[in-house]
Amino acid sequence: MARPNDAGMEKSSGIVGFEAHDHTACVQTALRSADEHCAAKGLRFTSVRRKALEILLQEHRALGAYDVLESLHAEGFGSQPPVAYRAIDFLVGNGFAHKIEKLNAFVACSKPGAAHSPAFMICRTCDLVVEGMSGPARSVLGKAANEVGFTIEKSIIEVEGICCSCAEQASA
Amino acid sequence: MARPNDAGMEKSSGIVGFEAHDHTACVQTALRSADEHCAAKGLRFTSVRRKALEILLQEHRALGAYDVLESLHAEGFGSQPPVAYRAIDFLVGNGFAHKIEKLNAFVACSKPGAAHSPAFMICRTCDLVVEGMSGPARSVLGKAANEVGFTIEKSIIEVEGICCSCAEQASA
DNA sequence: TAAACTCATGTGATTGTATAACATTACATC
DNA sequence: GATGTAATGTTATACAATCACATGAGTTTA
Repeated sequence: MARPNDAGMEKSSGIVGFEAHDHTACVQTALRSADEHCAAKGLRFTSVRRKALEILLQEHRALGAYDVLESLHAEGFGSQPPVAYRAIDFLVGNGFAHKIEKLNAFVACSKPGAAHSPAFMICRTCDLVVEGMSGPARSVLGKAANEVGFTIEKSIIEVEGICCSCAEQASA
Repeated sequence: MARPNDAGMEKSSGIVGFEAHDHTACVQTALRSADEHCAAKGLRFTSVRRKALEILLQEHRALGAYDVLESLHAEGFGSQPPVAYRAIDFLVGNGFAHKIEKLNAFVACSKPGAAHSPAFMICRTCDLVVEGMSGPARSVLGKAANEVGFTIEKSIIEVEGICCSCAEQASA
């Protein structure tokens, strides 16, 4: 379960992901922000749902639903698939997590609140998933779609490749 | 099995998909082009593989591997999943078909030969999948990725929404 | 031509991903 | 405390993908 950027580091930057950062704080902040958001919107942020988010937040990688299920079960929740899928559906539906279609797996959102339509970079070596920028790409796509009369409702933009730290290691 | 644009129509345009076209010719052309390509590259375009492509070409929609398997079996081929997956792998590997990650399903390529890295528009009403332009979007993504030191190897660009003819029907 | 090799096809079994269907429980409201 | 709704739990099953191994078709080489 090697997390590239383990807890206890200091640096932070605009993009969360391919760089060291204080992961414990990262998790706590995200959880608190979800608490607030749910309170404000009258959503029931129940214990399974919160725990599921916490599990996803532990990693800046995508976890399969069954991984989440296993962890939830270990924490005393039910053991059957719907337990995980329902919690995940809630998180995805409310923008706290995203599905990575390429991996059939899920990541915690790293920009909760931000108007959502993310793009993802997936490192095929270390499995890190970084959420970014989809705005520019979307506008390009939107224009092209317009020309054939297609109305975009949801965009899936995922790129796979090698992150900077894996590239460094490889060349070293 | 309602195909929006059934055989016997005439119109044709740059983009295959949300418009009527001569589907029989469309299929035949694609198959012949695959024949040639395989001959040129020394690939073994065996009967299962050819049949699988033909099956995918029947529809401008994405078919699940098990749909393909069922059709293949009906044509006298084996009945087990690997039969379909192997044929599909060959087609995808050689650019004759693409996987639509959002649907865990496969479509025949509508621009065989063209340097590949497609983008897809998926109509959530009629299930039609149209292959298009990814160049511009990719270059935008590439620039953004560059800034964080990420090297893109493969891009997945799929947008979901409503195609023009479904939109018309809805408003009618 | 036969042996050896390679790749393709076929099968059964298994793993992983996701949902349907239905019973039960917790919570809010009146 | 009765009622309605949302959340949780379970079993069972559908759909997606791969493993492992046997057989067969086609070459290539001796």
